[in-house]
Amino acid sequence: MNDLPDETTILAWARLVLAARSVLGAVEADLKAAGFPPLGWYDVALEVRRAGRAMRPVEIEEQLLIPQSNVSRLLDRMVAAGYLSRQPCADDRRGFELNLTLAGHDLLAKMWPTYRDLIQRHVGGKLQPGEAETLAAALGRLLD
Amino acid sequence: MNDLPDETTILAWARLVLAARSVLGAVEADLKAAGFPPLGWYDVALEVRRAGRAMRPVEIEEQLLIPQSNVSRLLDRMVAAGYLSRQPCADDRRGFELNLTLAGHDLLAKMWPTYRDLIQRHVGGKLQPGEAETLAAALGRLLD
DNA sequence: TAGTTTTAAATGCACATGCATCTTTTTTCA
DNA sequence: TGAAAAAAGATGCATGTGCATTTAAAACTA
Repeated sequence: MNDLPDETTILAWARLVLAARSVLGAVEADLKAAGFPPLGWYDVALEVRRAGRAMRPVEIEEQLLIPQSNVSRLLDRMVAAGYLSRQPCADDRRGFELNLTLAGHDLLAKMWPTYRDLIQRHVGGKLQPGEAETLAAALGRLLD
Repeated sequence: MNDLPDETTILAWARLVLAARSVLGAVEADLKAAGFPPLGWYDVALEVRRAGRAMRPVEIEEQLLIPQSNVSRLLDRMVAAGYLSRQPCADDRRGFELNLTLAGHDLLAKMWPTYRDLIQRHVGGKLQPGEAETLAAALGRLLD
């Protein structure tokens, strides 16, 4: 239970940090240049749409691994911008229910074509055939 | 030049963002709990030690993919903490030369055993045999 | 060489984040 | 039930970040 990482593991870790920073930086910059809000907004909106029902802030927290206080204020901004509605939760008076507004659905629809191209440019296009598969598998393990 | 990412690529991208956030968050939290400075400090110190010579701030920028103004202030903090020295550059009067102090070398030495264990716990220990290799390879492509 | 352009680095300012704490409500369990 | 513990969310405060601008020096270029 206290063994040491081998050189390859250390390399993978170093590259994980750098690659995420690099690609995320590029995607965020390109999204902003195209006039869109930060990626985090898309992530939240997508999460809510995928759920297909009202979501609680605490669920956003867990799904996106964002600290609670950051979620709270990110939701503030998105509600203020009109992409989300936040209403008191019926069966739990501590909480709130989040729903996508029409503008929120629209944001997803408008951003996706650009975002999709950016994923291809900064990720897909750089990988060899089959590498996306092994990359996704390995990253999946890190999330368990 | 405008093809679309396949589902696997999109999954790899999503997991890249989440896995980096997850592992980085865990490592940073554990380092802090052990009384150490943020990982960025280690990265800078390691970069300078690896160079084996005085480094310029702009080199740190390029190697670590950190925005210029952030580098400037990160160096401020590390100099203030006594881990780095920053002195005017002889042959380029716009710039500065960075060197590790004794305390800086010491920081690397003191942090490494803990950091190394964290890499094993949060990365190495979660991967299947051989997976670190393919992970490092795929991430390397994203950095080109 | 003089004038323009590019580069290195710092900084002011607005905004985002991390952390601890607080309030309210729900859950647990004795 | 009733008290203690845990959970949801907001918020104050200090700190970090992003962005644009500024200063100074170096590199081009005509």
